[in-house]
Amino acid sequence: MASEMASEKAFPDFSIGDLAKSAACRVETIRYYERARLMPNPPRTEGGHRVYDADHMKRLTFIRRARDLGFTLDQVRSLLALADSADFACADVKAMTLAHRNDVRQKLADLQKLDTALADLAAQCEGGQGQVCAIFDALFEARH
Amino acid sequence: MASEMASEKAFPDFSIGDLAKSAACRVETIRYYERARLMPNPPRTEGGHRVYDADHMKRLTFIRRARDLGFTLDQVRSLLALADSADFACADVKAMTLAHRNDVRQKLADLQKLDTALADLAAQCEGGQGQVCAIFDALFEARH
DNA sequence: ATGCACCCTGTAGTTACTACAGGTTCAAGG
DNA sequence: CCTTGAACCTGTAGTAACTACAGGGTGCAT
Repeated sequence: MASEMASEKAFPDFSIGDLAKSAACRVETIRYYERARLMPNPPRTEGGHRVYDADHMKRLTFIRRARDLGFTLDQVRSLLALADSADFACADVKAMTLAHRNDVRQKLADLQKLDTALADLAAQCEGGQGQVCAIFDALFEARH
Repeated sequence: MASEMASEKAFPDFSIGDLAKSAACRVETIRYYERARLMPNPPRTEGGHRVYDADHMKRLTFIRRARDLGFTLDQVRSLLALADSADFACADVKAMTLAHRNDVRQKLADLQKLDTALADLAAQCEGGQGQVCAIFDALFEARH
């Protein structure tokens, strides 16, 4: 209701539940993004229910995809700020992506070391029923 | 003081700061481990300062090394429970280590995928000064 | 006796959500 | 028109593993 001839968009509106379903996230997550200023305060119904449109849906999709790629919410905020700005440079986006990839590669290297260390530990261990355990010996040892 | 002939151990005592230094962690972390029941409540001085001995130091070393290997505090608790029990089986320790290694390998696989996805994204992007950006296009796209 | 590094407790902040509790609104069926 | 039940609302607290105070007390060396 309340739509005089002024606002006659042909776009359908969505409830928060619709958005959650389409982005495969929880309703609470969307409200969290709103508090965190990643999603805007949407218009409300008379009764106070949030009403979203297609732009909101695109924005949420963006956030979720960026999160899936391992960007932090802070990084997503920066990406969105770029996307919102009238004169962003594509080069900035690429730089952020590559910087993030460096972080990922660092984590990869760390995890590789971890995997090797765990494999070594397990290999030294007899695995019997006794109280002698190479893993414990290694863990109790002073470092280096 | 207060050491009548009863408790004449030749072992030196350590302050919480000494322990922190030797384990390369913060004083607060040790107090946190105490609250989390990973470290015992140590004896205190008259004035209330914690007093540690060599056993405490070994235990803290164990915890930190296990943490460095990526075990959660819950897993460390289990490992310590095994170490404390009179009749633990080395096989149990090995099983926990291998289970943890599986988690690590899963994370490695996930990160590998991430790295590939980020590399793909960056490769598609011209990186120019314009407002056209392949990365944004991909992120705003509906999923799948 | 005094200074200063260290220690004490307790609480709040971090990340990115998730999970309630306790109440209100919406849309459909009768 | 009324009722029912799903979905919505706000606000708060919990998760992991610490970290960072504030506001005070202790211990040791000079």
